[in-house]
Amino acid sequence: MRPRKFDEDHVLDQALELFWKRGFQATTTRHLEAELGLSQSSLYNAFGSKQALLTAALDRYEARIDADLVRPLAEADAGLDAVDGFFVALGHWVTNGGRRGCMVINLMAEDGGATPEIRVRTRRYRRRVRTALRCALRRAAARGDIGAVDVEARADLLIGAVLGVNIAARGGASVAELERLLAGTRQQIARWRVLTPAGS
Amino acid sequence: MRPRKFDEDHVLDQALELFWKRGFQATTTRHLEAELGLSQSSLYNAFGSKQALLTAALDRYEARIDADLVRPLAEADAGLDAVDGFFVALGHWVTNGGRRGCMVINLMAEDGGATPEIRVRTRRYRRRVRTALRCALRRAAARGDIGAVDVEARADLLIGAVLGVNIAARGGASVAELERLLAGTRQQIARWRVLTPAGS
DNA sequence: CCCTTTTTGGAGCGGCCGCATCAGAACATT
DNA sequence: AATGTTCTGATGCGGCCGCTCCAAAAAGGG
Repeated sequence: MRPRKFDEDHVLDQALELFWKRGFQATTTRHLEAELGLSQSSLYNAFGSKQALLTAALDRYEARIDADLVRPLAEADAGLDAVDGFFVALGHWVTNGGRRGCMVINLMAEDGGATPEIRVRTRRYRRRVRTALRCALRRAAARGDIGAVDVEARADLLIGAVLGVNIAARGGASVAELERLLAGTRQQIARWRVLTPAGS
Repeated sequence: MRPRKFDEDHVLDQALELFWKRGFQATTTRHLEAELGLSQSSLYNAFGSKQALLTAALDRYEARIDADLVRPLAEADAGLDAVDGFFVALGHWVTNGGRRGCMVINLMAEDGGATPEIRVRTRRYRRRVRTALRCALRRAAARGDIGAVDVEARADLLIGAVLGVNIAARGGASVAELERLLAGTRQQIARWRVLTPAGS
């Protein structure tokens, strides 16, 4: 009968921000209290536990990632340019706002496969990204942008590169180092491109 | 005047094993006490702090890594085969004993760049591996195994792949997934090889 | 064998953690 | 305005953390 004084979605975004910056474990309920301007009882009343808060925040985060990074790869005309564009966009995600990498991948590293829910979620996430990349590579091959061989292996190479650049960001690598990692990947993508005879 | 009842090096290896499996933060001094069979006072008397214990253990670990993975790349005849061999050896490191990845990279992810000493150490580590890979690639190019272009970019691609496969291992990826990641990288390495005319 | 020096185990320190409890404030309803 | 319900803030709980302290044991050197 009494409405909440706060907006749940906004609080979730703020909580995610903290988890993202500090890491999940290192973020205490007191930190959340201070940053979100809510007492712990309000938090626990609304979300139940620190874990549940993370889960709810991650759902929103993944939706954002999906819209920004994965969906463009799944569009009907997404080919090699989309794959390259993915790594450009990933560069933005990884370097903006204090270089904290991708939250899901940070979490995978932090948790170390200890929490089943996290393990399942991160595996699903990797799979989704990999599938999207492979899908775009297949289209690129069908269209003749790249050779039709090694599409699977190339998708595996790329998902590894995604994990690598993220963890470098998380580990405090400089922007220059992150850009080198991304450039290395994009250079390889460019070299996959089949050179069509000039003027054809 | 009274000798230690334990062997320091052995204790360091055991401590590293625990830090590796559980993560540094998640390993408590009580865990160490139980696993190493030493009281906390002995540990603190011998090493000073949990951080210092980690540092000492890491020094030994890095020496092992260096001998097993990095040194072969630095040998005079190390070319593209050595680079490929590096990823084979990395596969062993990453999948053996419960798939816990590489300790230094796990630590980089766990710490998130928060501790200066860790940040410096992990950066130095990445740099060392990258330099060794680039060095071997240069030799491979000079020898004509691969094209002479993009050596830098290729080294960056590979160091990203190293980080990626490690963090996947740390995050609880299956052996099959880890092997796919490694195979994707090795496939790309193989494709760099310049095909010499048959029988030449 | 005694004395000195170092190591050892056990108990305990202050501090922080996630979370629960509960009286009272705040609001929609009547 | 009275009512009834939900939300809020303060306080505190048991538990674990890294680390310290100290008496007693262990092993040199003389």
